[in-house]
Amino acid sequence: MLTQTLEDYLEAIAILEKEKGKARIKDIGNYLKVKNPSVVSAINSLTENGYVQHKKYSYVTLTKKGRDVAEEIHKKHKTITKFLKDFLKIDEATAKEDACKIEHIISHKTYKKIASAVEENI
Amino acid sequence: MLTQTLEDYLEAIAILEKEKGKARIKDIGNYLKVKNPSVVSAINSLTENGYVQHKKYSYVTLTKKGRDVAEEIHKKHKTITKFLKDFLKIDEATAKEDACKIEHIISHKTYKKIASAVEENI
DNA sequence: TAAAAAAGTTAGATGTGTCTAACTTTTAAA
DNA sequence: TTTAAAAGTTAGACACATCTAACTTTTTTA
Repeated sequence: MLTQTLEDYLEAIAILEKEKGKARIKDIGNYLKVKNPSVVSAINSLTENGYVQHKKYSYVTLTKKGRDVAEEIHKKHKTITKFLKDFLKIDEATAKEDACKIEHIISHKTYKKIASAVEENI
Repeated sequence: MLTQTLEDYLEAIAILEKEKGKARIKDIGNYLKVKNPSVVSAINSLTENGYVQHKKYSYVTLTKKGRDVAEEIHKKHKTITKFLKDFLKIDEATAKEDACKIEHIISHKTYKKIASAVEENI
C-alpha cells in the first residue's frame, strides 16, 4: 500500500507531466518543497513497486499503474477542492491546501458523499 | 509545536480523565491502539514539554497547558463530527473516524467555516 | 570543446513513532 | 503475606521521510 507521502509524489509527477511534458527530479522537489535526495529516495521506492519508470540521471515517467493512482487522487483533490469552495465558501488557495491533506485521509464513504454533493450541487 | 500524534495522545488522556477519573498508560494504549512502550515514549515527550505530569508507575494527568490543547482539539473533533453527520449524512462511526483525522490537518480558515455552518445550521 | 553550472545520486545522519523482548514495580488474590 | 498477574518501563530494532555533504553525470555556455 502507498503511503500518503508517496501518493503526493505520484500526484506531483502527473501534474508536472501534464504541465511540462516531463517530470524531473528537481521539479518534483520544488513542487513538494523537499530536496533532491528525498525525491530520489521516493522515486526509488515508486520504481520498485511499479508506479514509475526512472532511468538514472533522467526524468521520471508514470506507468499505467502509477497513472491510475495519480488520476484517482487528483480527481479526489479536485472534488474536495470544489466542495470546500462551493459549499463552505473557502478561497481557492486554502481550499486546495486543505484538499491536498484531506484527500489522503478521508474514508471512502465520506468521499462518496462529498462527490455526490458536488455533482448534485445540493 | 505538537505533532498530530501527540495531539491524539492529549485528546485521549482528556477523554479518559473524564470517563474514568484517571488516565493510565494501559488505557491510553487501548484507546489509541498502540502498545505500552509507545505510550510511555509519547508521555515522556509530553511531560518534557509541560503538557502532562507523570509519576513513574502511576497515572498521567494533564497540566493546564495540556488541558487547554486537549479541549481545543476535542471541540474541533465534535464540531467536525457534527458537520459530517448533519450536512453529509455520514454515519456516527465513520464521522468520528474521519473527524479524528481531519481535526489535525485542517486550516483554521476552513475550520471556522465548518464551525459557522454547524452553529448556524445553514 | 573545455570549463562551469545545474541536476542527479549516494552515503550517512536525524527525528518520529512504532514494535518486541526482557525487566521492574504495583496490585490482586490465594 | 507470599505469590501470581497486571501494569509500567527500558533497551534496542525497524520503517519512513527528511536532511546535508560529497560526489557524478549531464547540460549549458564562453
